[in-house]
Amino acid sequence: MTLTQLGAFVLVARLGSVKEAARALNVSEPAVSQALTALRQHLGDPLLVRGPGGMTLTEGGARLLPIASQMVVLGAEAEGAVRAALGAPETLRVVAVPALAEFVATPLLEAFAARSPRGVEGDAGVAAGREMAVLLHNRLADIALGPPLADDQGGLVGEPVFRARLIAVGTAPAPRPLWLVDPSGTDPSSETSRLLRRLKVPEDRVRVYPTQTAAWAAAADGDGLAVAIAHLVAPRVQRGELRVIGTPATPVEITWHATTLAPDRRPPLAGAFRRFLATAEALHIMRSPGSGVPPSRFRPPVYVTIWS
Amino acid sequence: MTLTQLGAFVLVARLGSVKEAARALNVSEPAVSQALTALRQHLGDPLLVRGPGGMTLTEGGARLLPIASQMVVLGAEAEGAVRAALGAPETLRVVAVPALAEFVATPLLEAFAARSPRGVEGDAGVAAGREMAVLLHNRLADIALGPPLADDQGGLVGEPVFRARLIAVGTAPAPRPLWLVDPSGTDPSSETSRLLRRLKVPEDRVRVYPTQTAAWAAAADGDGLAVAIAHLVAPRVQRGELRVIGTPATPVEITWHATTLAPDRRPPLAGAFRRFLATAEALHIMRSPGSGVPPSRFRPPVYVTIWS
DNA sequence: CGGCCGAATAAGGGAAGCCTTAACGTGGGG
DNA sequence: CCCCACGTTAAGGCTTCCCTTATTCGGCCG
Repeated sequence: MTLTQLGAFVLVARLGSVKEAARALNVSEPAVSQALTALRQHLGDPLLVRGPGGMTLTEGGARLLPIASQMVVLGAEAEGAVRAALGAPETLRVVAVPALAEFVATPLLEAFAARSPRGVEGDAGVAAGREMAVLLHNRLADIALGPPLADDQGGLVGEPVFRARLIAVGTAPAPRPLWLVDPSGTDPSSETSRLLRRLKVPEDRVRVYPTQTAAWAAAADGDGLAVAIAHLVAPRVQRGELRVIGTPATPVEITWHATTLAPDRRPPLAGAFRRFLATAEALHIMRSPGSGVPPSRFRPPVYVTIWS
Repeated sequence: MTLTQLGAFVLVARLGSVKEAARALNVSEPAVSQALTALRQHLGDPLLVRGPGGMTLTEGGARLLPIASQMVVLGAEAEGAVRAALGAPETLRVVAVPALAEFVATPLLEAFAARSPRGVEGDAGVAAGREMAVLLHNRLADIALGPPLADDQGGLVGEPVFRARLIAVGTAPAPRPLWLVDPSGTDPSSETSRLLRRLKVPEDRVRVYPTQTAAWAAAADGDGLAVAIAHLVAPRVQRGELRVIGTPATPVEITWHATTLAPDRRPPLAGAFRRFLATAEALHIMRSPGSGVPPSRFRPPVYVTIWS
């Protein structure tokens, strides 16, 4: 019984799927499945069985979950506690929806680290809206940037940090255009996805690009309409590369929120970052973060191995 | 960072010594030292340094201890919780002073298992008085049989379960005899050791045997005086193999206690065993447990690997 | 009934855990 | 001053983790 195995178990139980847990941990599916197998064998209980709507807990699994969950959290705390005593640079793990990760997460982290007296290291990861709450609860991330999070279990607090407008850009209006979106197009809880639903765009008229920048480039080539954050795409519109195309559902106002654990369970650094988000400097970065970071610099979804 | 490493750390911190922790875990000294080294390296803090009176915690170690301790306990609970849901036989880990381990622990466990409706497996281990409290707190044992335990941290409850008389036996009185004792002669908190101190027996007049039975045999050969539990050695006295030798400090009344965690944190099985100790059957076993178990059947000090 | 999706298994390899015995500091006490 | 007790390091061996890719199983939907 190792902490890694317990961590995998907790994540599968909370996300209801081996596949999603594997994605969240950034490992292959069999890696998670195997961790589960080892735990099952060790404890002599299936723990999780396939059920309608995902993996469901057995009696034994249900008893294990709260205990395992606590152990995982304590494991993260143990490292933090000792490092804090040591004055080592702390790490802040930020998880964000694709658009924020692409444009503002890294500049924000760099600015935050620069103004912080003690050393701070930052990691930015990408996650779907649904996973964010679980990642926070599991201490796999310290703060989540994106849509307001549904707070199933309680213990999360969120506040709006920035408002933006979602628009459609392309070269010309079209009766039945191809829609070019970033990965949040595959996340049902994202604003982009909601927009597509409101426009009744069928699946086969949607093409997903790894970044919003890539979708814009395709749109500029006349491949279709790209969904874009208005103030971020503005320079390209001014340069004439793209035109704003009106649709029945755009522009739409969206609000990004920052969500953390409740103050009493939240790492101090997460609180500091949250306060930083309210500063003029942070607002400026969100308004004009400079050019997008090239895709190759991105970490795979959720770069984190808390225990090792 | 593994649970094994954390367990070793906690035990060293609580016992103040690598050597004692190794004994309690029934592994070699370097095994513990190595676990510590790995943890130190992983966390980048010495955690424990040599100090006057044993290993003492660093700042970081002090922060880690409560967290690690909780993780270890949760690890034990995790296994218990799942097994309980499964109806698997529960295990009861008894730790006892040498005399009790030698004569009564195994018969008691067997009788308890026999009368228990659900399957019960028992393990008996030997420990010095000082270690017992730590073993209970660390969930390395469920119940301790021996002298009343000093309860540093609180959370332990003990009650007297049996009274016995400590006497000296041999073939003839001698002015300055060699004293033949079981391993509790090396445990300063034991009744045997206290008796030797009261008689002002110098170290070089004490010989330690692996069991009380072995000490009696040597005494019967005229090698010296053996310390014995009166009612257990009675048959040999009746057979004329040994004589009771009076001394200024014997006979001395001693009382064995059963100690567990407080009821709210105590495994149900430990409570059941404690109640069992009050039954007529248990009293009968303690009074005349039959012949001593041959030494070879003994487990090494504390047979337990909670995690594996 | 065929195709698909998600979970599980197989096979393999590199890293780490964890134990041992033997040898090596090092500080305190006779 | 030497020795002893105790912690640590060294070296070796075995097991387990833990990840990968490729393949198989099993339920579900059209």
